[in-house]
This record gives sequence, C-alpha cells and structure tokens, in this order.
Amino acid sequence: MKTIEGLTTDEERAAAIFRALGNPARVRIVLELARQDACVTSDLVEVLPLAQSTVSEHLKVLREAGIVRGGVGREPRYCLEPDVVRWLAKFCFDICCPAGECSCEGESACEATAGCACG
Amino acid sequence: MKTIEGLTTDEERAAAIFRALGNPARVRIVLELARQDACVTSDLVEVLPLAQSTVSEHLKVLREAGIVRGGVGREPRYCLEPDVVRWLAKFCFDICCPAGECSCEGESACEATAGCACG
DNA sequence: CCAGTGTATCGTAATTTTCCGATACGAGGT
DNA sequence: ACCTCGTATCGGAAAATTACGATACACTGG
Repeated sequence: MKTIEGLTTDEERAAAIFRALGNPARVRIVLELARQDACVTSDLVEVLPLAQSTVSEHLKVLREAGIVRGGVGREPRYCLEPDVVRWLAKFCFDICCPAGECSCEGESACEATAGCACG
Repeated sequence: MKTIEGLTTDEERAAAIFRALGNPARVRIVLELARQDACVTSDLVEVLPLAQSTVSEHLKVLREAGIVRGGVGREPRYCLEPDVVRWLAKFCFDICCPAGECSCEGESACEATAGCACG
C-alpha cells in the first residue's frame, strides 16, 4: 500500500482502525467484548470457528489499532476501549453530518446516534 | 479469509464497509466527496498521488461496498451515500453506547455525536 | 464516421493478510 | 524443579490486496 502524503493524523488513524475492523472475525470479537467485557482468549476461541493462534493474532491486530486493551502480563483479560470506538463513531458522523451544517433532519440513523441519553 | 458462520447480516455488512474504508486513499476519497459531492474520477486523481487506474479501482471498491454511487453510464459523477455512512456511525455508536444503557455520560466524543442539530 | 478524451478493465508483479500447526513462553500448582 | 494450562509467536502456504501500464470501451464534437 502506497503512503498518501498530506493525510491528516485523524485520517490515518481512521484508516488504521477501519482496516482493523474490516474482518468478520474481528467484528465478532469486538461485539463479543461489547456484550461481555473482560474476556480471556479462550472465551473468544470458543465463539469463533478459528484456531487459537489465529484468534490471538486477530486480538493483536485489534490491540495495535487501539481498539482493545489487555492480553499482556498482569492484564490477561481483553477489554474494549470505548473511547476509540466513540472516536470512530464521531469520525463517521462528521462525514455525513459536518459540524454546523447537518442536513439529515429527522432521519432515523441520525436520530439514533443523537438519541443517546448522555450529553 | 475464512467465512465466519452465525454472523448477522449487520455484522457482515459492517465488516465489508470497514474493509472498504480501511485504506488511506479511500478515506481520502470519501472525505473529498463529503467536502464536494459529485466528483468525476479525474477530480479525485488530481487529489491523490496515484495512477488513474488505481483510483478507478478504489472507487469500484467503495461502490461495491455501497459507500459511493455513480461512475456508471448515465451517472458519471460519484456521490457519497450518506445513509450508509450514517448507518456505520450508528453501528459504531451502538457498540460503545448500546441502546438504553449508555454509560458514557458527558464524555466528549459521545456529546459530539449526540450534538447533531437534527432529530 | 472518425478522432479525442475520460474512464473502466485486464494482466501482472510485489506486498500484505489470513490461517494453521508447531513451538516457545509464563504463571500456578504439586 | 517439574508439569500443566493458557496464550503468544514463529514458519510457511494460500489467498487477497494494492498498484501500475497497457488496453478496451463509451461518449462527444467535428
């Protein structure tokens, strides 16, 4: 893959996270961690039709992208990094609804993301 | 890539869209289309340090993932499909803030996605 | 009809990803 | 110290991605 110069840090980061999530097994892992935080590798191996070594490598990819934490030494359990996922949600959101000029009035997906009880 | 059985349609779709966005050049294209909708291929070739054939193939990947529309026959201009991007934003958002049990009170990224003027 | 322009597709080479089995590593228990 | 269990890493094969130049295709104006 050729390096695109002039890319902002955010754009590079987004591309790296998208790439990490661009695999069905890793989406599954992330959703499993969202459902039940703090899984060990074997929990995830049970859920996936993949060898243990493969799952471990998927976890490594997710960890390097910053999407999950753990799996090292004193912290053997994997956890989701919700801030990173939130950051990504915002990145996507800003694409279709740039700050100050949202044109998606009343559309369902936009409502849903705006409908969070917090904030 | 091995097929993961038992994956929901949404999960497969999300993985496919993530994969399509997991490349800096394609992130750039999407942002360019967000900034200025309805570009022809040559507009994008100018912005990217890539050959015309490569840009065309990136556009094909984005089109097959449903992220952009156009580039065919009577519709030579490419446009973003904002609904798809919004759907993805919601997918990410639901991971960290599942409906009804949002625990990200007052955090900045969550505020930002919730801060859309619509809805 | 023909040339010119812009775009998609083909062929191909280099690189990366994906997956597995085998192996190494580290923490706990005996 | 030794075994065991869970996990990471290595080696390697197969497949997919990325990129380019060359080529084919489609539309437009002369």
